[in-house]
Amino acid sequence: MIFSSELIKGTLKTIILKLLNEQDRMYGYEITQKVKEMTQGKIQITEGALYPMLHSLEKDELVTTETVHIGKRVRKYYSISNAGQAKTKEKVNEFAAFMETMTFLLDLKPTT
Amino acid sequence: MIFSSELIKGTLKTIILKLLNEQDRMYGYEITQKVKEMTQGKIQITEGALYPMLHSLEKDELVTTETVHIGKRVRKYYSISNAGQAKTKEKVNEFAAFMETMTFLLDLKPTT
DNA sequence: TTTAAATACATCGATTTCTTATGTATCTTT
DNA sequence: AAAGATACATAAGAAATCGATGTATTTAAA
Repeated sequence: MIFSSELIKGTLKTIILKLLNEQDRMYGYEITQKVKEMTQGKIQITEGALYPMLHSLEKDELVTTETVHIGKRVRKYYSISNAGQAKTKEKVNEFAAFMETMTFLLDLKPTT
Repeated sequence: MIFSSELIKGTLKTIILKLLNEQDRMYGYEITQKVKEMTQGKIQITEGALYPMLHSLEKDELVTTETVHIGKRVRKYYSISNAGQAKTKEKVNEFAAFMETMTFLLDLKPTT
């Protein structure tokens, strides 16, 4: 089972920031594989969504980048910035609160 | 605090279906007020998002409608259909699973 | 050995969904 | 009388994602 894309909409930035916040540095393809692995394939980030988002994070200075040459191949590493760390906290907290609200709204916990 | 719209993206259909699944029948404006009330203003459904979604649900035959005249004013009631009930279950279950996955991904529960 | 799959980046048109604004009209409260 | 709430609806524009396409290297399989 793969989560419908509409469900994942809006959480991509939070997911990427959180991963970069935990790891020293990661490159794009690595992020897609890590998320796929951690969710047992249930969340699959497409490249068409990933790269624009990474570029956007870079533009907003939430991440810094370094380009590394692996043999003849280029790899672009992303690291979280100080501002990015703060943003991660904010985003993760907001999502946690959102889940609480939705849990109540969708009646997913027995009412007391 | 109001949840950022990007966070709510993709959950509108689930929320509406769930509400209609619990209530006998509801009209559009009533849905916006109910959600606002239940979430203490944290989720506010705009009319520009609501009505197109209701029309889409009607087109997909997940809801049935009846138009009622209240004085000189028109009110359009929406009721869940059988297909809508099944869809509600599906959507709510999917969101519950999504929350579980996200909880793990965002490290919101202590790991054992 | 050659071909398919995986690795790794990137862009772009089309689509979907939502926002903001606009429009119409009635009812209620100040 | 006017403002705010009730109640519907549409429509242009913005934003995010999808799916496709493109380039190129490396590795595994047939």
